[in-house]
Amino acid sequence: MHANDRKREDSIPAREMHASFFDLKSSIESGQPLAFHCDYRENGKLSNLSYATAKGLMEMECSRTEKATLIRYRHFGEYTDSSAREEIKRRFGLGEDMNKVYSRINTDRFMDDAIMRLKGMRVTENDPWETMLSFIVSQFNNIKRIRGIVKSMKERYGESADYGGRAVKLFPTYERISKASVEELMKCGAGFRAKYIKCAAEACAEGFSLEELRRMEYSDAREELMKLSGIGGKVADCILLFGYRRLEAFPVDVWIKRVVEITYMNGRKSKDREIIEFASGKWGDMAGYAQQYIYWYGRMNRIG
DNA sequence: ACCCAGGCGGGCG
DNA sequence: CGCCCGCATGGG
Repeated sequence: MHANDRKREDSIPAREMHASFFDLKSSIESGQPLAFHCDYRENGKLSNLSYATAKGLMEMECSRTEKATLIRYRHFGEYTDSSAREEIKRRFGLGEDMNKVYSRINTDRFMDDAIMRLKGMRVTENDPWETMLSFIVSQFNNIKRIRGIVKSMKERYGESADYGGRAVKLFPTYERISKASVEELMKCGAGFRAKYIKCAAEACAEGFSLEELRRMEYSDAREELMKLSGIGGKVADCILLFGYRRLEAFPVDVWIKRVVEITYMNGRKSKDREIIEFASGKWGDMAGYAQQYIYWYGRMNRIG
């Protein structure tokens, strides 16, 4: 593909759709898996995202209008206008009625502030394997380095593809990762997590069914995930929330723990189990949404 | 230098 | 069971 083709494709008019309560910036930056893999840019009121899947490449640009967010998108590869549109809707949970979500999780002053401040932040839905790898990498780690490690694995193990003149690297498959050695995986910066990554990839390659989990009860799926070495309760909940959109999952990390203890437990140290039960009782099947707002609002304001 | 990061497995009492 | 420790690595 050369300059001419590139020019021609860029002249394809972008499709448009509107969404209310949708903020791409916070949805991308709030530590969800999309942020770990995609190319995201921001300038002023515009934010751009491009991401590749096995089916093709998506480019979107968001801008705020008075009452909603305008999403302009182009697609390459196998996507059609309607499948691209559905892909965006699904990945960003745009089918969710945020008035309903907010009325369910706006239980107190703290949540009211968090919602006010982060209005439009969505829980995203990501590929289960991408989510699994990303959150195995996340343990005892920070977001910046998680992105670096995932990116490095993508460069090293991801297949190359060409969608309409755009050369992209796809997210590495579990088959590919399962064949890598632990030493090699360490070279991506994975550190002590390399053995867990290999173990999970091998399990998936040998029949651990990520699709099966979709049909299981939340608690059964969680238990199943935790059978894999390197996946504990927190990572399992992240996989279920961000990979399967199980909105009842409430991942408890160090930030959530601190913020919840300060805000709701009167500063008392609590066990993860207690925090999960508290959240589940308070926000029920929307606990995952509450979690994302508590997490990112807590971090934005350095609470804890 | 020291501390922390979207935790987890293993070992010990 | 619950508790405590080490763990790769890089940035503040």
